[in-house]
Amino acid sequence: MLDPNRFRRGLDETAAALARRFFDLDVETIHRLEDSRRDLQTRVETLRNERNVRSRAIGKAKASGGEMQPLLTDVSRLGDELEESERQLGEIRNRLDAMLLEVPNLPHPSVPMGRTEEENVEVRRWGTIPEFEFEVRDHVELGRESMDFELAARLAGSRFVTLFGSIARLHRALAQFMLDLHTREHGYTEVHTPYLVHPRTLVGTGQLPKFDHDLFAVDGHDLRLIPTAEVPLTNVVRERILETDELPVKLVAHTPCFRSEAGSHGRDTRGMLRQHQFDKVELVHVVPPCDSYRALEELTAHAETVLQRLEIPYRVVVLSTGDMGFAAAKTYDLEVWLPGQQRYREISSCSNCEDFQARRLRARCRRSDGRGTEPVHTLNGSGLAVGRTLIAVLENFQEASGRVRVPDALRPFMDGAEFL
RNA sequence: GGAGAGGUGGCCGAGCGGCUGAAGGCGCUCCCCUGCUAAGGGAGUAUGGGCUUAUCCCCCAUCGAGGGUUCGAAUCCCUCCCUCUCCGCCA
Repeated sequence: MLDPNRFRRGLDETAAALARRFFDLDVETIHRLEDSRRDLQTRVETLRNERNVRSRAIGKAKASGGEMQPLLTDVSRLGDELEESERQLGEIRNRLDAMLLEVPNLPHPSVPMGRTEEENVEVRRWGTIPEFEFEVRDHVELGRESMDFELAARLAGSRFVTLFGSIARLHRALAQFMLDLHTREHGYTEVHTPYLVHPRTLVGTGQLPKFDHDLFAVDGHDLRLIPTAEVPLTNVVRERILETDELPVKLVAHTPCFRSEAGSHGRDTRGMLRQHQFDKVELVHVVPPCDSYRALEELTAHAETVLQRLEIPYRVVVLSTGDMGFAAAKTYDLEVWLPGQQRYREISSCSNCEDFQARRLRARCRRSDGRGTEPVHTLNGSGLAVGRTLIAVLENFQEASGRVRVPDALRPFMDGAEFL
C-alpha cells in the first residue's frame, strides 16, 4: 500500500502518478474522509487525555482518602462523547484503509506508459533463434507419450497435466538445477514454505483484498492456495524490524503455484502453457530502500542466467504501466523463444515493489541516519517457471526424428543422458 | 482429536484494578575510572500515530488478537489464535 501520508499531503500528485497506469483515484472522497479523520482524531485524543487525567485524580483522591464523588460524576459525562467519537473515527478509518488497500503501486518514472503488453519495451535479446530444417513440433507433439492432458482432465478437469517418465524427470531436473544455481552461485537461502496461507498473508503481498477471484480457497478453512512462492517468501519478514547487517535477505523456493484465473479467458488452451497448477522457482530480495533498483537488475540477471546456462534464446522487456502487476513499481519480463509458436513467451517476471508490500507487511529496517525505522523494499522474480522452461527445452532442443537433446547444464541431473 | 499449563519490551523475568509503557536482570550503545586479555561507576536503550520547520518536550495507542465490565484494565469476564507438556492418531 502507498504511504498513507500521500492521502494527506500531495494527493493530486499521487493521483497524477496513478493515472499513468490508468488508475482513477477518487481524490474528492479521500479529501473529505481525511478532513473528518483529522478532526475526529484530535477530538478523540483530547477526550481521552481528559479522561486519563481525571481518572488519575480519582486514584489519588481515593489513595489519600479525599472526596471523590464529584470527580466521578464529572468524568462520567466524558464517556458517551468519547464513545461516539471513537465509533465515528473507526468508521472513517475503515473506509480509508479499505480504499488504500485497493490502490496499486506508483509506477517508477522510467516505466513506459501504455495500456497493454503492446506497449512493453524490449530492453535486450540473448541467444540465437534456432533454425530447423524440418517442420518443428510444439511441446504437445514432442511430449505426446509422456504428457497426458486427458488423464489430468479426468483427475482434475481442464488446465492440468500429468507427466510421466523422462519428462517428469526433466521437470524435476529443471527445478533442481535452478535451486542449485541460485543457492550455490547467487547467494540465496533455500526455503521450504507452506502452500496454504491465511488471507492476511495474501493481503501482505497484495493479492488480497482485490484479487480473491484469482485464488483457490479451501472449503471449510480460512486458507488459500498460494498463487506464487512470492507470498510466503516475502511474508518471511512480516512485522519484523531488520538490522542493517541482516540485509539484504535473498530467498529462493521451489513450490507449486495455484491460479484459478488461468484459462478463464480462453487463451493458450493447447498444451501446458497456462495451467491451474504449475511449479515455479521463485526469488525474493529484501533490501534497504536505497538499493532496490540495483537489486532489480541483479535479480533479473539471476533469472537470465538460468536461460543462458540452458542455452535458450530469450529477450527482456520492461512492462508498460498498464501491464504491470498491482504491487509493482517496475517489472522486467523474461520472454523465452518458443519454436512451436514462433514467438517469445513470458517465462519470468521480475519486479521491484519498493515499499508497497513492506507497508502492508510492516517490514522495516533501521534508517541509515539511525533515526527510527523505515519500510524495507521487496523484490520478487521467477527464476524460473518450471513448466514453461520444460516447454522451452523440449521445443528448442528437438531434432528431426522428434527426439529431444538434453541441454549440457541439465545432464548431471539426468544421469548424464544425452537425449530424453 | 482428548487433558493440562502458558502467552509481558532484543532476551530472561516481576507485576494488590489507580503516576506501570511497565520493577529487576541480561544484552547492546555512549561516557568516566582503570590500564590490559578482567572489573567498577554513570547515562541511555520498544513501536506506531499526533504536535513541531526540525530536535527536545508534550499528547494518544499498543503487555498474543478481538470484545466486555469500570471513572480507570497488563491486572477481572467472554471469544478466538498460538506455544509447551502428556495421551491418541499419523507420513
